Amino acid sequence: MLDEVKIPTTRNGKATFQMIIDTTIDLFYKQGYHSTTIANITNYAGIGAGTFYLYFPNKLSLYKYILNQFQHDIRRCISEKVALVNGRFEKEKEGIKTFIKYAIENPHSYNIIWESLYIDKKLFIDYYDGFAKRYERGLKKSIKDGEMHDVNTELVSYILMGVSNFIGLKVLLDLGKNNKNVDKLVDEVMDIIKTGIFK
Amino acid sequence: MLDEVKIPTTRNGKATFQMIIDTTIDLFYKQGYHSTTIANITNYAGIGAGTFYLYFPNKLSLYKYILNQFQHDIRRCISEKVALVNGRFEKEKEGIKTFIKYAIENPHSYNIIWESLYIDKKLFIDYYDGFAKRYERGLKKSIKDGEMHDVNTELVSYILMGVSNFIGLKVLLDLGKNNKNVDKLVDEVMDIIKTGIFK
DNA sequence: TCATAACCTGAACGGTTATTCAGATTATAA
DNA sequence: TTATAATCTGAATAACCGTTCAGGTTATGA
Repeated sequence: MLDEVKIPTTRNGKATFQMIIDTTIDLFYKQGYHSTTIANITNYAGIGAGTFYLYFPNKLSLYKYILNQFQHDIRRCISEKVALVNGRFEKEKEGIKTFIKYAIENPHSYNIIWESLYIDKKLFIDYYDGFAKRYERGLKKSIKDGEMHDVNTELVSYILMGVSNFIGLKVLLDLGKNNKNVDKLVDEVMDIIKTGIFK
Repeated sequence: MLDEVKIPTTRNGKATFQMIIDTTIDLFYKQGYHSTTIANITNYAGIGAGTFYLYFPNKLSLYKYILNQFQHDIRRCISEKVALVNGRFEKEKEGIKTFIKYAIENPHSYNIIWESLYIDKKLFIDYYDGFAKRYERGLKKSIKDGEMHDVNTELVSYILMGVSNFIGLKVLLDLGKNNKNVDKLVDEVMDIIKTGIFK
């Protein structure tokens, strides 16, 4: 599917291509995938209707292209940040913090990734299954290093994904309080995860 | 919006009304909200196209009606189960277990609730904001009873919602392993939450 | 300079969809 | 029985949407 995307070669073509993507990210965020029409995109981008089909065979291939970009970007962003701190706990904290901060700085990404469940379930499954497996690798290291109890790494990875996704959701949609200071918020969340909730 | 729904009075009318709802839940689950057409619904339900508009002014009002039903049902189900066990920790565990089991037994509900984010963001916010506030009430009791550390109840409620939603997602989409025995799975998850992850 | 490839246009087409409506059927209560 | 309200029908309508295509413009490199 992705290979069906025609990458432009000239300066003008590249500008048009990028204009389509930027416009579409904005429209998908505001209206969602299904309510966004090709006419919306081309009008908003100031190009002819036919120009769209020079680069993308249809709306779905454009969605997949954008989703793929966000996936790579978010993973690269997290691994870069995590590499900068020492200790498994600190790395885990930094990972969650980076994920949430990324969501705040790119609110579009969050929406587009979740929406995959309602566009093509396979895309959604691939994303979270892949994310979980990536997580597990790090967690297994933590156990080896003696920084973490010998827990079921698969469950823990889903727990941590659930936590970061819902804290991210809370901040993004500004639900409740404490959404201004993300660093303090994540510190608090990690304390709760570290020591447990119940006595 | 909900008041625009016309509740039938006779036996026949009620049967048709219920048939529309059951058919729609099935179709929304299989095809999603946006891809489900009124023609799909009426054909599948074996009724005339016009009959639909006897009870619902449009597709959105039907969606809202179904969403509302699931919300009440899931909350009632949880509070009933939670009332049967003693101790805050056991209540919390029973709450998460019931939530996940509800998701397995009613996979349609899970889909329909999450999809609200892409139908009308306000519906999604109301749902999770309401759920979080309900959670907080229970958590505050736990702290009063001395069964729980004096934590930020708002954060903990989002953490617990994140955990139960993602463990539910894992089971529903059958991601990874350990998805057969839900009781054991939730016990393990609660152990992790209770004692914390890091040393 | 000029041939050529890349890029762009927007009206037009065919298919789909939500919604309406005039008229038919059915149940009920008096 | 019969008047009346409730229920049901499905063809018709009007709007919309993805996609095509014949023809025009622009940039480039030889």
